[in-house]
Amino acid sequence: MKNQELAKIFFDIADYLEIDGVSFKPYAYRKVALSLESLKEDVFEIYKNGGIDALKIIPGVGEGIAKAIEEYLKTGKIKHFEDLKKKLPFKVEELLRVEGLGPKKVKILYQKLKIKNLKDLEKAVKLHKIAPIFGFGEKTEKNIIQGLEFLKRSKGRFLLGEIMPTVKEVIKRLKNQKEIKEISVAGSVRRQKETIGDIDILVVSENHKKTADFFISMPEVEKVWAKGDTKCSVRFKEGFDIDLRIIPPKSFGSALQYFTGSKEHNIATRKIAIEKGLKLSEYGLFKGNKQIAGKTEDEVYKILGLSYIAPEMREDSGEIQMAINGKLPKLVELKDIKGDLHCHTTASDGKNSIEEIVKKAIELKYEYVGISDHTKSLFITNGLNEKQLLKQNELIKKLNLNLKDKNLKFRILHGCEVNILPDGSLDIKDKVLEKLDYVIASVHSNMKMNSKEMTARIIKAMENSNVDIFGHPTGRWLGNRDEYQMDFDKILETAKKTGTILEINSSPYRLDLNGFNIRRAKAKGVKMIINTDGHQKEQLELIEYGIGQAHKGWAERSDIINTLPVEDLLNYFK
DNA sequence: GCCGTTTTCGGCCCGACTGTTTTCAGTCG
Repeated sequence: MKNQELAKIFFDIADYLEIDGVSFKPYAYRKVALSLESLKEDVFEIYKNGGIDALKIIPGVGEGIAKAIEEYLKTGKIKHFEDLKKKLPFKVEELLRVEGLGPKKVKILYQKLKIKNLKDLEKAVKLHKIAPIFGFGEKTEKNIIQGLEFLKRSKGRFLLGEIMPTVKEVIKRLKNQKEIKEISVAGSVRRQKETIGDIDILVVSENHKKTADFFISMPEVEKVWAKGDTKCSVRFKEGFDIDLRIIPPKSFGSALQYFTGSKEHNIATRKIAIEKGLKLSEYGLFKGNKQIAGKTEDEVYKILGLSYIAPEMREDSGEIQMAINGKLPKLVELKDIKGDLHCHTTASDGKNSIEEIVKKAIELKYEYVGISDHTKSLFITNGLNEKQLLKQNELIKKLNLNLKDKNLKFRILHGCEVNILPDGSLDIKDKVLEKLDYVIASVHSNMKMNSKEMTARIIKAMENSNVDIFGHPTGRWLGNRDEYQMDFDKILETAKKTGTILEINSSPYRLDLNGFNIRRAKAKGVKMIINTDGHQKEQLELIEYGIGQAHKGWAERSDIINTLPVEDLLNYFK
């Protein structure tokens, strides 16, 4: 799809224009870039079917941008963009990633020192050339050095799953401070974005100074960026920044709404406020000088005429209109999940026995758990062959009888995670797969096939009547491997036709399907299942990340089949 | 450059903190 390419170009144009001192146009270009990023239809198809006029239906696209899109689709280039690059021949996006550098400073650095990219910038700071520039100074230079180090170390963003344990720990510590009366995480963490730039924590405190001192004195703090009465910002040794905001109680809801974002969602909600003759800021919702809401998020949304919008949905991608109409989906919740069907044991590459997994699942108040070890062609994981699978089947039958004897209403289901071979066949014989309660089929090899071959491979596997679930469907590994080349729309059509369930894999490195693809699947009426792919019993708790993606994808209970009681679930399988 | 229940022009979210140009521009969220 050309959508992402165009979005990137429009983001770049916005940056260039900003540096060039053009006002308001950057706003328009960013808006259209965001709109393209989340557009489900292929912009090329839209143009092919309806020309310029059809393009203008895309939010944020007017006459000028429609023509630019046409130009790009026809020639692969946009002259306006090429001209800007010639006029300002430096890597804007790269330089703007350095904390403390904005469009104005980047431009000055180019004009004074011919700095075009991060390498030039690094050279300049080593030679101490930044500080003497008019408007810069020692501290600015030092901040640039640290900004560069940060980029190198972290590439700027962290996985949600990597930082979540720290977030929970910091919140726990703050909660133990008796002057702190309310606390919540905000920002992209609260929205369950798959990667996180920094962490925002909001508190209500009866003693601002004490809270700020406690926060900046935590042992993990490596650098204090800012310390004020209402805001502190620190860098943790692990490499990410945490911001603390101290909020008056009457503004906690509006501040939480504001700092949760997304930026686009906030702009939209503030505009609604303006239309109603009100003003929305982090301090509250105001009519003239009088605050009329702000203590809770609920009341802010209510007075704006919106039903409460779950943080994960706040991306200005349709949720606001639905909230106005009272048509928001009733999202699936953690408590709806009745079991996890993707668990590995010591039989293949897991760390725990079936019994240990079962104990953990019972602790999580599940009604069932599914054992799904790897199969034979994945040697590295000690995958099971037909004979071993049948033996495991006997064992699980016995364990289920034991549970019954103990009067426990818990059921162990037996499945496997069978490999989809390059030709679309499976590495376990059908007559063995038939004996299992369910089968997950996944791609674990030859991941670089071209789109046509990969699509055919996966479709063939889904058409196998023993395959119930397609595991980690896009195959991505965050920060490491992109999605497979494939025609996902065709995959969805086949899933719908064959009744194959798509997995929402909760592993923080996968989050696959992600929110965006979950919305696509839901739109096509494809059912999904939230699993953990746990390789040790503690990992069954990772289900919360799958729930987060399900929320981002607007999934309801009826979209997710492991909310069903065990008999209904088994009926669902092919 | 886009957009419209103040619609074809005029507005486009709003405030805190920092560093430096010492009164405010730049950056960030």
